[in-house]
Amino acid sequence: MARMIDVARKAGVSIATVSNYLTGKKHVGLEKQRLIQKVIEECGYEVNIAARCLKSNRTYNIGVAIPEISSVYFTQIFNGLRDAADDTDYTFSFVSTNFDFAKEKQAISQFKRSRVDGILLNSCCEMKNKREWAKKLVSGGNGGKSFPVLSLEYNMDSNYVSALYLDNVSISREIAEYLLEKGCKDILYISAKQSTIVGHERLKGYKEALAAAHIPIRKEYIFEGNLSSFSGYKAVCDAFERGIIFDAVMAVNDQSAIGALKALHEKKIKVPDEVMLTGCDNIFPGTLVSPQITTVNIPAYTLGLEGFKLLQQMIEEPDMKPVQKKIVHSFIERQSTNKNCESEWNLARW
Amino acid sequence: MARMIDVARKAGVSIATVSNYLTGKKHVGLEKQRLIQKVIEECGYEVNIAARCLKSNRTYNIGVAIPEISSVYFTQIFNGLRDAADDTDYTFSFVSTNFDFAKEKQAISQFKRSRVDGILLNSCCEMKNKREWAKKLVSGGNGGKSFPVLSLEYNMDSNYVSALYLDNVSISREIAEYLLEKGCKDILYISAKQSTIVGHERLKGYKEALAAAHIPIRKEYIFEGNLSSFSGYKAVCDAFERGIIFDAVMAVNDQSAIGALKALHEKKIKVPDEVMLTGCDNIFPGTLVSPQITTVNIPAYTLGLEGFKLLQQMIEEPDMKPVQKKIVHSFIERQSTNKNCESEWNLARW
DNA sequence: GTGAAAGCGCTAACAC
DNA sequence: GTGTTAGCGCTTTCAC
Repeated sequence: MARMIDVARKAGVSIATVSNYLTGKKHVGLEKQRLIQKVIEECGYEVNIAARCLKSNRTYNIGVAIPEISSVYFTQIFNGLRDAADDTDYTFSFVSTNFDFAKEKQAISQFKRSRVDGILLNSCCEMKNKREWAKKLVSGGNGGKSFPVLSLEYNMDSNYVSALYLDNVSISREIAEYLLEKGCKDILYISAKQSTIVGHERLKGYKEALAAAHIPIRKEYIFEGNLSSFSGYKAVCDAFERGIIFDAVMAVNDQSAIGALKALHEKKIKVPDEVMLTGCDNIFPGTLVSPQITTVNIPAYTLGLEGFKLLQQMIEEPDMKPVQKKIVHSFIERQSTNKNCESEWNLARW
Repeated sequence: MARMIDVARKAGVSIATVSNYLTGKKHVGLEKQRLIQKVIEECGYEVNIAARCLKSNRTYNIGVAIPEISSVYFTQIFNGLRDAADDTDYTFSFVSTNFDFAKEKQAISQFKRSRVDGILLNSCCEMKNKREWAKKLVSGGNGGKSFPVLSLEYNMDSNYVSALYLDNVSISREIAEYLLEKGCKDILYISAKQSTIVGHERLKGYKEALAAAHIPIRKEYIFEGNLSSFSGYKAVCDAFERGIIFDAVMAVNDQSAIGALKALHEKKIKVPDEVMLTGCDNIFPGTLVSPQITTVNIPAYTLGLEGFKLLQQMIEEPDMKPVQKKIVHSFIERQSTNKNCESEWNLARW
């Protein structure tokens, strides 16, 4: 592949002039500009980013590590990122950690090896390692400063890592309170892994709501799943096998809720008449099933959009202190808890 | 960030020894191995990929350009890629072209600038530019050889670009034939943009089936959409407004079919009793709606899995001639064309 | 406005 | 097994 020096020679100028033309850091005479551009197109020259990075310490590449790239939820984050970065030179590298902390560590180290300018991370690290991991994450920035890392969805450690976070405890509490108000007494809770941040926080909200209503928290009503639809399915089947009586299923996310719905269908349980069902995240498939699933909207698009903007700022102002910004959620009532809700399909973004 | 020479000095060895240890290309004494590893961990050293690439001309990074990263279809390709690359050192850079050829060109040029080792591409270039684009795609490989590019889903130009392709014409023809056998006479066809490869090929199959059955091809029964669910919705609404009578809707993909179904629901049309409906791709949401949508399974996971393997081979054997390999599809009958089909949700991979 | 040249951090060829 | 060193393709002083 043609090098800059080849272009320079063909155009009869110096390599510095070609570089100045390409980066736009110094002005180059108009005639030479035209000449250089012509030669570049002729020989299909593309600047070598590796060489550029070696000298300038910038890649304009951002690393994004998310548990499940293939989730519908990520889709929205992705769209936010894309829209935010549309007019910039930034590109993204995506890695799916698959809820595996070892993979997450690998991904971060890969990002640092590739010298990405910053990292967006939805960490799957365990509660107890949060602080230590946060400290490591920001090590190795340019000039001994902290490496720009932005945590999406929850706070890791406000001393080290900036975050765009959700109030997960409130999200869960509000859903549980809603179900209690609806008259439910025995709420089966389908949790994420409780050692993870999101699993811990959301379960906490459920417990808080029950406690406030003076309802005992019964271990057998809490099923630890893994956020997949299949784990939601298993949770309900399992409850039936154990002979547990429940009048509501509260799933940590819509995906589990959809799985739970399948199991309820198979058992010929009427939703919401006999059992109410709630999810969380407001992903599109939650409106495809019937009844449509009551949920909480997580502004994932905003998470992507604001996430990029904030990270970009962090990259460009290396002395910035870590910031924490809350993202607001909103409750969406649908047919799985209220028969009278109208059917709604939002096809707009799909 | 620490450099290799810092590690070398701290460990009291030469920089070459550290490099040899890291790349594993030469054997290093056991004691020194341990010592080097210790120092590396102490100072959080990560090899600089940019510097390595500059010297070795390899990044172990593969560029993937797909029209919609956020599609459910891509999810499966992604999983195939990830599984295939799991034991290798390769990483991926994903770009969504959004069915915009200008963005595709940008993405390819970005990949080449970043010196990816190879490219996986689901091109959205127009039929008429196929050949010219194919030629450009493979330019600029190492040592004047052709750049490793593998086209996913269709053939571009067998002289230049390798491909893992679907027999799109047959896919469409088989669906149309099935509907005709079912007794449908007036099939509304929801097409992709006809100037694109997939739009062209799939429409061709529909036309072939009608021609073989001596049914005239009526322009007003062909709606040009853009593969989105909303365009499927509009197609059906539009047909109603124009007063077109139809007994089947054949959508180019499941997403459009889901949109079409929404419109049919709103018009109180019974599916399949009054109108039959088919999609294509076998994406998960097609089983979430009711009735579940008859479709053709596109082995997208295989596309990813085999795609990576083939591309890796192309990268490692630069003298390989372009290869074309067909990927087989299969018909899946569901409730949207046959009332007697049982409901099936496959939650396994979600 | 333009050019010459140092050097970013690594790999690989070569010497020992 | 280990060390020395040239040089990958660019950016960026510094002269002119």
